[in-house]
Amino acid sequence: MARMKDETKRLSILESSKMLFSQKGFFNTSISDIVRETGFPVGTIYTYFKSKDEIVRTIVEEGWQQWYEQVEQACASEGSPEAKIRILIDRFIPRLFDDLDFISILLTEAIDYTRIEAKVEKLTDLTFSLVKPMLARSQMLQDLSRDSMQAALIIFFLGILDAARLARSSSIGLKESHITGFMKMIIENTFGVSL
Amino acid sequence: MARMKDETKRLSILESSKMLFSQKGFFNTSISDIVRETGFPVGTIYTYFKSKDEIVRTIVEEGWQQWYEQVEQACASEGSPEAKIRILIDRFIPRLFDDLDFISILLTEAIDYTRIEAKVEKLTDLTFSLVKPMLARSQMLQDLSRDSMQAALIIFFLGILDAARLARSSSIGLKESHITGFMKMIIENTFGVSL
Amino acid sequence: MARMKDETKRLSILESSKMLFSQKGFFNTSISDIVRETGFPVGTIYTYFKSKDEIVRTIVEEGWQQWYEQVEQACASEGSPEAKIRILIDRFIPRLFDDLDFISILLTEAIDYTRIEAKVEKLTDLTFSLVKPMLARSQMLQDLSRDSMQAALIIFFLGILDAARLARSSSIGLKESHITGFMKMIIENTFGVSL
Amino acid sequence: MARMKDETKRLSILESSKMLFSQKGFFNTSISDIVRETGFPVGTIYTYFKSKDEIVRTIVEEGWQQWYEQVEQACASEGSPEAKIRILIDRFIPRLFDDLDFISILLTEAIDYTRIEAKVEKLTDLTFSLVKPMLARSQMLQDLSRDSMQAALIIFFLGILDAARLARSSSIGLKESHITGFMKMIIENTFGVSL
DNA sequence: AATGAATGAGTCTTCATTCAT
DNA sequence: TATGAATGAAGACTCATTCAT
Repeated sequence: MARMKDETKRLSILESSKMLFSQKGFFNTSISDIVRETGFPVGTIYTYFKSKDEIVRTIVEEGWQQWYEQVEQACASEGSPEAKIRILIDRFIPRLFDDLDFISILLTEAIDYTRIEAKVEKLTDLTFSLVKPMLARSQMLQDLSRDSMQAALIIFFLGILDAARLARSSSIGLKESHITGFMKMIIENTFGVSL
Repeated sequence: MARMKDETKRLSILESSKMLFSQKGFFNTSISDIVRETGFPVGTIYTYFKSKDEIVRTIVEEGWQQWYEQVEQACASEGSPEAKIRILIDRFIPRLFDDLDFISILLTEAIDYTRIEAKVEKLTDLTFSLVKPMLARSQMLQDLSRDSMQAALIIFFLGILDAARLARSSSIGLKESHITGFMKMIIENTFGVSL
Repeated sequence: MARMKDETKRLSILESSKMLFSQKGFFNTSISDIVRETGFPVGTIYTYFKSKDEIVRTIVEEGWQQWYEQVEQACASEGSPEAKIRILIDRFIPRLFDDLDFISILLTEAIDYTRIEAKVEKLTDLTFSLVKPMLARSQMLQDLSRDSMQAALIIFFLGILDAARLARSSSIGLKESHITGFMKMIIENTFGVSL
Repeated sequence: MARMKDETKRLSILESSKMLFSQKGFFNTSISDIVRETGFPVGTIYTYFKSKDEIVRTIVEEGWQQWYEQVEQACASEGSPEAKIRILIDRFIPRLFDDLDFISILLTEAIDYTRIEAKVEKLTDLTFSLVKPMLARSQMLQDLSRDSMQAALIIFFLGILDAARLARSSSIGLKESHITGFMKMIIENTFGVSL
């Protein structure tokens, strides 16, 4: 047998690329930057990925999948809607902050490779099913449509991602706790619940 | 006379570039694309702008300035905070939708040239001054800090921009009215006002 | 006004490329070989030709056109069919030998870019119209079809080209005069004429 | 047993390569194309052939040898020169058409690996010895030199190969029968024989 | 001022061959 | 012996910017 493909190498390429794409941008990162960063020869990059595009696409898809699957599991578990929402806010929003590289790539240059619509649709469905039981209690929101719900979700979700990105890259004194705090407040206020 | 002609050309370059950057992305648009689109010779592009970067920067700065100045004026005018907020939502958010090209550029590839932090800071100050009188009425929000306010603003502002971008580019059935409607609801709910 | 495209440069690129393609083959000639040979920078090659392919295609088309137009003129002039055929053999076959680079390219690697069928069709028409009056005299050939004529022509024409190529490149003692002499003999013999 | 299997693989590589070289050209066929086509791993290709070049060379040499040996045998057998020539035309020219892949490779890209001169020399000797007795009868051809004979042979032989190649690849309505028919006619006419 | 040819560093990617397993 | 990952020089081509005219 010849050598087998080495998952460690594959991940190393992915990790270095993610960092570079996020810091310098997809288009300002050259394959030779990745070569320099990983220490692998060019050819090796291309035995693991067909193209530069495929690298971003993989970063986005695998990053998303990891996050989303966990969210899904958490929502499938026992517990009141309130409890689940609390988990979402306290556990999964912070987790996004841990992978800002991923977010940067998701939102900016690679947006063409990102199929973000599909992701948003799935997230809408998940969230809507979660929020539905809570709507009954709120007279005002009783007939919140899926469309409005989606508008809300997109604004919050993408807003949070962008905010997280800004918080990192800029001198703005924006902290993670401000963001989760604000989200909690909005939800408590809107649904009349206490998280 | 010569002055007029110059300004026309300058705007023409800006307009074509904005369209191209927004549709194909900054890095996928070459100067020769701009040449083709405008019909001007390369040299001419460079007599009006020092570099490709300067073109984006100009698009962003001028686009922002136009929008922001009007917002500022509206807020400086007479009227209750509620009235002003209503104007913001009903007049200036929709205006953002009219210039999605500008937004796309602002948010994605050109983000390096965008100095978005400065813009957000100014917007925070403006909004905070606007909202302050309303906070007094809300027991819950009484001690909302500027930082939290900024977190909120960033999330909403960038979230709306991203949502607008998505609404345009994708098959998601997201409409302008969903977005403004949602914003109104949130604010009414949060501040206990009726817009 | 800026500089104008320089026909001298264009021809220089064409000439160098023809020599290189012919000697080393199309695929074994790199753009940087052409750069080295011409002394022009890469960029310059590409301001005159869109691609490497376009260079071969141009060599073949322009080379063919030059030769064919002259053949056509000669055949359009006054004179008996025999005289015209003599001219063809004595003047235009030798001329092919003068541009063996062109022939090598035509026949070998670039054959995909060559549209040789179209060329052969035109040549068949021309030759057939020329030979027709002579057919009447030959009982045997009286009903030579255009198809057979074309078979003959292709065999001779391509055969001669290949022979010329071999004559140059190899140690075979094959001389131009052998080829034209043989052609004359065949024709005299076949049509019962004296050239 | 092991030997059998080996030879099968070797021939399989040769067959696939011939097809690919002929269809896409030598330079446009990569070793990994051959890998894909044969289903063998790269390493295996290289245990049977030292290099890509050696594959073409082998295709050409073995293809030639097969054809030539049979020609030689046929010519060595009893019978009048006319009978032998008839056999050549009716049996061996058609056989060339059966292996157009081989011809394509022989004539075009692989010409560097082809040592075609040596082949032509041998063929000239064979043909000359065959034709010699027929020359005596023809006053005109009596002093046909070997050189002229070779010119003729090259023109016809390569011309036929090229014609065969064209007949296959193009929309030209050129048929095998046109080619053999034409050859017969030329020979009958030139040598005053009836085939 | 207007023009557009000139430039060359830099881009992504390929691929024949080797050699560790 | 069989395998296929590893390699890196070399490939074609791009493009922002300059500057001669």
